[in-house]
Amino acid sequence: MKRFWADLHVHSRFARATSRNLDLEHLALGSAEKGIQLVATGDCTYPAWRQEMKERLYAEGNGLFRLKPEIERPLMATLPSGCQKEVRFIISGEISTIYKKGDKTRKVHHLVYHSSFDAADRFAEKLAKIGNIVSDGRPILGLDSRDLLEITLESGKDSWLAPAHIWTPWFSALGSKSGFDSIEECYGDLASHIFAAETGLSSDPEMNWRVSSLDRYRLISSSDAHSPAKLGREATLFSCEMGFQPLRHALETGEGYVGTVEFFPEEGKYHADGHRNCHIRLNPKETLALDGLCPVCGKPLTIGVAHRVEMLADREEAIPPATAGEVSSLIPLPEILGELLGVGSTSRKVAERYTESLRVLGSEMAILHHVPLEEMQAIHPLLEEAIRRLRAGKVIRQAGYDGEYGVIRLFEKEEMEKLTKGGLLFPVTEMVKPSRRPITKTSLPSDDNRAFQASPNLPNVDREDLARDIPNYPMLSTLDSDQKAAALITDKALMVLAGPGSGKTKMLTQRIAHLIQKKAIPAEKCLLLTFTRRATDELKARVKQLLPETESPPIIHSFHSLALDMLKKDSKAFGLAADFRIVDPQSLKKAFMEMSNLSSKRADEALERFSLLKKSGEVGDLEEEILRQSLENLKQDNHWLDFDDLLIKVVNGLENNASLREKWATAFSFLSVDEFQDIDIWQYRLVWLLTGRNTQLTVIGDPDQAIYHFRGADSECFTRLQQDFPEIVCRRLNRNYRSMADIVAAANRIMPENKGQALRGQGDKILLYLASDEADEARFVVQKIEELMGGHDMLTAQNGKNTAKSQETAFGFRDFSVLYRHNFQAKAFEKAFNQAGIPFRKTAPIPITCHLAVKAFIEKIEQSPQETLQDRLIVLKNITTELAQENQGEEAVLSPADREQAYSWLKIIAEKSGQQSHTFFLEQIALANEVDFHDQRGDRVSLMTMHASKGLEFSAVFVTGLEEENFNLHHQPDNPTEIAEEKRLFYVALTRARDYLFLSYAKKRFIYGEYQKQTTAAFLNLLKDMLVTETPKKRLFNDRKAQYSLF
DNA sequence: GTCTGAGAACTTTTT
DNA sequence: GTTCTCAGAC
Repeated sequence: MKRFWADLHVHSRFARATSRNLDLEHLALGSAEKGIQLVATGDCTYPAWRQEMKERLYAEGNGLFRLKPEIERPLMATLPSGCQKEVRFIISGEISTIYKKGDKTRKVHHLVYHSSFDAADRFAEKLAKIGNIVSDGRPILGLDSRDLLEITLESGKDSWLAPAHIWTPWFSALGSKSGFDSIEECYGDLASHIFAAETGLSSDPEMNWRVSSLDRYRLISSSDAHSPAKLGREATLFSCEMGFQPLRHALETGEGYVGTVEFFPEEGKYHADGHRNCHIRLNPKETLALDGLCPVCGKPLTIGVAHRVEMLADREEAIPPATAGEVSSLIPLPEILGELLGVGSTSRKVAERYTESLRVLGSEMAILHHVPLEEMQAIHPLLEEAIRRLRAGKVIRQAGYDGEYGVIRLFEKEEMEKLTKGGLLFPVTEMVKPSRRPITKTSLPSDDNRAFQASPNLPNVDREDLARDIPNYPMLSTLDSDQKAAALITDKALMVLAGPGSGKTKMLTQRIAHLIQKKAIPAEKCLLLTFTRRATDELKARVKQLLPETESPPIIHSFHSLALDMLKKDSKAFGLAADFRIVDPQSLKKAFMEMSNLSSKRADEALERFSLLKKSGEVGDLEEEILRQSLENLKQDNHWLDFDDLLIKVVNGLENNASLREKWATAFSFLSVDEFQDIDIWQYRLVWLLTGRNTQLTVIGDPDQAIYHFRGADSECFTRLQQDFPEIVCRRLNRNYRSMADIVAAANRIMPENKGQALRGQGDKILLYLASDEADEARFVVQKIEELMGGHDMLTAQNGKNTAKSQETAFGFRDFSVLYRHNFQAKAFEKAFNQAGIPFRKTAPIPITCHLAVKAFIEKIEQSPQETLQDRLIVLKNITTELAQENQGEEAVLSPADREQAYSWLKIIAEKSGQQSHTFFLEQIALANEVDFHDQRGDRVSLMTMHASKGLEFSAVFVTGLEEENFNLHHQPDNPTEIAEEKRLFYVALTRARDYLFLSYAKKRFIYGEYQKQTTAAFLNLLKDMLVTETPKKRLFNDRKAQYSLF
């Protein structure tokens, strides 16, 4: 079988910091020049690159691809005859995963391979749900390595994955900085699907052979080329048939695998340990003897790759395992020529001689490996000797360290001088290899001194409480005294005023679990009411954790879903048509606009106004009322209900029908309402109606966090409740388990009435950033996130004790949240995050019905109602085909991507709807938001409005846009209700933070097409003395360049 | 009625 | 910068 070289790791021009001419043609050309016959496509998740591949490549039928003949033929003709060998492509890509696992932030790069465009498409489609795959050819995803492997395996039957450059400290499976101690640990239960690992430029197989856990992996070497010139600088040699399967088989079994060509690892920038500035270069043993400290400056040394090998090594000598292949080391021909000519390897002289070499001698691999030595004379008198020494491994190595490139030479300086003067060659002095002697293994620095933990410890005082408290309630065992006292009140109406981070959800869930378990209250008699679907989901999840599997869970609803459920169950009694359904706001608006001839904006205004009128019971002017009535008629004719109707119909129905009311007032014996401060009058009435003689009512909330007054929330609800339930017991939870003391202190400044009690450590000072504009503000956020995730701080030594304080906590993307007052402020952050490759999730609820394609589907679904899942799926498939036919050629309204997107959403909804009715299915579509479909495995930074952040918490929170203009919307400086609500909103925002709180405002902001001067929000003055302020730094690089170094 | 251009107003927060 | 409105011209 003929041997061939493969370069299995390259990039396209769509990856960051790559050459602009990295297209398929240049990849083929470059490979041919180097003598590479199989080259990776790279970047296979990038849509435009995949498109290019589909246009220019054809499948050979063996899982590999080749340039179409009409492209390849003229291309190859431009090459010297010795290089004219066909080049195959293998579909591949590199994925960077960044996530938190254990107590470390992990950053691992992976290589994936697919044998068809289908598999690559599926793979990309799945990753698109996890994060952003269009901002970079090598996407950064907040995804566990194991999950990435799973997605790879699901994408195609023979798709495979290998960890990339496994020893690089910052981004690899075994990296000292952010990796694991073994490949198995990295990929968890799926690790058995890994059969190959890439060694990377700064390690060679010999280093790997010291680590027995790597014995089972076949090693591959590749160039990781960012430009055509770098292709094939490392490569893997095969002797199998040319094909995807044979290649995979070779790596799995060794059959057809020959070995690798490597750089001399010493050439890498971080091979040895040391300090560049102090001119100290050490081998790992020397470093250990010095306790990792620099003998010159006393600071921790920068640890190199060789050191990490020592740490994980469990063999004293490098013993080739059974999987080992042949290994040869090389120096790129341009470097050799540079040395011989006494010029730089990128000089024109070298380039000329290089071209000449290819013409006369053949491809670079051939020259370096097997072109007969005597032919070298034609190029340079010393090339023969140079290549002889290279092939014999007799080279001079100076290891790189602390960012300084290593130097590999073939001739000593003096020797070179003599030789060029025509002197005789003399034997090369034996090069001293870097120490391979055994070194005492040291353990990794422990992370035990972390300043805090994710789950708060109870203060001592409460531990005592627990000891003497009624011991018999295991369900309540982790509650503090106040929480427990509240939880145990079950015979009277209860009102709990709970400050931020006081553990109210914990109290609530444990209480319910306790009731169900200990008091034997039937779960279906317990009702928990929330405002949002998200809160509902969270409560469900947390209750589920508390209750044993066998126990049925309590009923958990949002107000609206409860109302819908009630209307469904008793539609007749509520006076509704049996086939009523919720109309999604888009459809309603559309119908309303058609009916009324109003503009989009006016229609929005009218609908909003009607909603307020309806909720408050007020009456508008005559004209309004006429329009409103026709809207009501429109809904009636279509059997539509909007969100407001749900509650109003239920309340009116119960109030007007005694037996119906009796039924529902006895339906639940325990009724708990969360976030009570945001309740509106209809919700209040519903609660009242559901509370019968034997219903125990519990409400939980925080008046300081009331932020929905504008929407009709009734700020007097707590007072009113006390009037309606004179018996009610009121409890306060003021301990703040969530936030560091400085954050609690800031919150107390804003709301001095109800001071929270800080229980955690002091924490960092709150930082206030004075951004010059919104782009600068976004840049600040990006930079802070990177800093906290330990992105690129090359000077932080792995075992140093002086690591940045950010190293105390490991961060995943989900630990960060960026909050703003208005949705439009998200734009600057989205842009900056995309540029930096930080995955984010914007939780602005965009209904999927906003999409034309979804609307097109809905129209057709309505025409063909189905009642079973199977039929529904068939209909969806048919519609897809129909829409594809309707959208051909120039006239197409919907792109294939739009259609596929809509189809995949609707399919998921159909599957979730199961055998439910047609109207239920349509309702689910109407209510679905884009965010509902994000793959939960994806770890992302959250972007959301301050309102949306209610009830959430994050390790690090950025409260942005703190300008008066953002908070004083009607420019009425003396509207006390509004000012108070905005202040509460700010309070909600800053109390979301657990560990780090960053505030920022912009001096000017681009609004309405021009920069507008902004003024600092008034309430920031309250915090003045407790903030550390930071101002924009002068930036040395332009944006784009600066971005390249990150992650 | 329909077209055009100038000028005004504008982007809250959501089940 | 965009969208909408209104007045005035056709």
